Amino acid sequence: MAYSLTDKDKEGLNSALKSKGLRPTKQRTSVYDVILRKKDHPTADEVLVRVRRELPTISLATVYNCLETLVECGLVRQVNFDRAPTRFCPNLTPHAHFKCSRTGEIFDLPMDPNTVEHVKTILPKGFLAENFDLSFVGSTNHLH
Amino acid sequence: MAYSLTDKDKEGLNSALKSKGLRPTKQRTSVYDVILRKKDHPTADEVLVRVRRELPTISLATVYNCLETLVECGLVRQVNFDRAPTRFCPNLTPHAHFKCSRTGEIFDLPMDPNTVEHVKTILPKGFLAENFDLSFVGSTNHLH
DNA sequence: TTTATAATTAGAATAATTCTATTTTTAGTT
DNA sequence: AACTAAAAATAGAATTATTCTAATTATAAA
Repeated sequence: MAYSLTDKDKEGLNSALKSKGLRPTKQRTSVYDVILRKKDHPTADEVLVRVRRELPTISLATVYNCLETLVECGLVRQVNFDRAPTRFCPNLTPHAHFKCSRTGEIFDLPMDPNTVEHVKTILPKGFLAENFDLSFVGSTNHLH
Repeated sequence: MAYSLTDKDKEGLNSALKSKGLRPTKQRTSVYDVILRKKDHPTADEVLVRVRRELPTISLATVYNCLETLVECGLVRQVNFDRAPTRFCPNLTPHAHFKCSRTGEIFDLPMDPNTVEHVKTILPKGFLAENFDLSFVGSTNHLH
């Protein structure tokens, strides 16, 4: 199997799985591989198509299972927009999302630590955030 | 029909519809009514149940149509959380959402104008946001 | 009133996701 | 290396969420 996962990424996956008592299967490795290889925001269906190039018999249910596992391990994030299927994002650095309403394209917008802290100041006492999601919808002037 | 819509709200709805060339029907009025009456975050199914107390024959398709119209008119917002059905929110003041991962309850968290401006500073040149959505997931210490 | 158009309706269709029951794989033991 | 218990993958059915279609009804303007 011709994975493009670096040793470092593979090690990261294996240790994240192990720390949760989960096993590193070829399906999980391959799903993680395609998510890292192309840094866009695929749906589960798109992940299925890409993974099948390596594992032609993998099922959609397994893709969902693997993605869910990767999310639980903190290696992948879910991205939600109005009335649209869930998308998956391998970018773990603090960032927001921007969806162009003309083209549907989704962009990552980096967030500096200062902004992250500022955003969290709106949490009242007694609210403990595990994570947050900041998503813009709008239009882009030029090509990116 | 026993609407609790204030004259002001009803007027707001009618003028918003008129400005888009849309008609004020009893279905649209009733959907807007239930959305305003109970300030929570119902799904389309929950809206259907509530509206049927006034209009027993309204269909789910019409509820979706009405909600979509209200969103287009800027009178209602959509709220998205991971792998969950769309919820609808009548709070038009700047605010974020917080979902308690234990109870599933959703809270509005007010955002001051300063924070709103700060958040928008992460938009690169050429990105024009029509709206944005800030959603937290976490846990709450005490009851609210 | 009439009329053109918009909106509602029921139900079918589609899309997204989850579930179920079975088979296969894994990792740890003999 | 074979054995075994538990975990994971699988196919396909089931469920849920949302949209579409074609027919009917309501609206607003002439």
